[in-house]
Amino acid sequence: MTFTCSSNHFNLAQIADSGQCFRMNRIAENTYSVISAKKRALVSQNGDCISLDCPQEDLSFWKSYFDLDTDYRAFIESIDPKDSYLTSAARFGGGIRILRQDLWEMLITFVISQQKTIPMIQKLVEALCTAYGSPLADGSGFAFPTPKELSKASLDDLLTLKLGYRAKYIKRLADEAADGTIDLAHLKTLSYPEAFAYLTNLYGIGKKVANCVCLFGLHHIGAFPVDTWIERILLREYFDEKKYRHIAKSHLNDVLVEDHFAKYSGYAGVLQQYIFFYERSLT
DNA sequence: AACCAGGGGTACC
DNA sequence: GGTACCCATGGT
Repeated sequence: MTFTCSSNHFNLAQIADSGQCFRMNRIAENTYSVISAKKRALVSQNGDCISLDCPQEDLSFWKSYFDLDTDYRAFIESIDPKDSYLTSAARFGGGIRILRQDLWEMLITFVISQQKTIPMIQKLVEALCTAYGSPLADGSGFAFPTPKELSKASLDDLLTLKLGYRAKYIKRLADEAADGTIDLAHLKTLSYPEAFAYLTNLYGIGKKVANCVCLFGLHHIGAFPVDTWIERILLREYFDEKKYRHIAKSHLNDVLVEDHFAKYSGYAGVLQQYIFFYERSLT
C-alpha cells in the first residue's frame, strides 16, 4: 500500500547520498529502495510529498526511520550566521535527516567503513547480507544478518568476502553479540557518553566508529564523528594558528570541535552531516 | 607507482 | 599519554 505525507527539510536524494545509510538505492527518478533490518520499502518524493510503498503494518516503522517527527528547521535556524561555511552547508544539504537505523547493522557497517570509500562500503554490506542474511518476506533481497547469523561466518569466510583486516573485528563482534557478551538491548538504554564508552571498549571500535554508531544507530544526535573529511574541514575552516599554536596535534580535533560546535550541544551531529555532505559535493 | 579511503590496535617510549 | 607503524583491498 502507498502512504503519503509532507515534510519540510526532507530530501530523499540528499539522504541517499549522505553517507549515513548504505542500503538505499535509486531505482528510478525520485524513487528509492530502502532496506533496514528486516524490512524494505519503496520511497519516492515530489516536492514536499513523500510516498511510502510498504506493507501497511510497517508504516509507523518507516515514518520513525525517516525521523519525520523531528523539527530540523530549528537546528538550521540556530546556526551562527557568522559561520559562513556551516551556513552554506546547511543551505546546501538542509534536506538531510538523521535516520533511525538498526543498531547492530550500524555497528558492523561502520566497522566495515574503516579506510573504505562509500561505494566500497555498500558493496561489502550487500555481500554480507547476501551471504548471511535471511531473505526478505517479498523475496526482493536479504536482511542484514543478525548477530547469530553473522557468527556462523568463520574468519576465513569473512576474509573471502574481502573484508581485509576488519574481518577479525567483525568475527569477534558477531560472536560476542551472539553469545550476549555484547548486550545490544542494554546499549540502547545508555546515555550518549555511556554508550560511547561502551562502544569504544569493543574490539575494532574507536572514537570515530563509536560516534557513528551513536549518531546513526542510537540516534544520539549530539555525537560528532570526526573522519578524514571532517578533519580537513576543521583545519581549513576553523583553525587559527595564533589561537591553537600551543595545542598538541593529538588533541587539536577535539579542541576545534569543542570551540566551534559545542554551542550546538545535543544536536551537533546533524550539523556534522551537513558539512560532511557539503564537503563531499565540492569534489 | 605511490597515495588515499567516513580508523584502530599494538609496541614502544 | 603520546607517537610510529602496521593492517587488506581497490581505486586513482
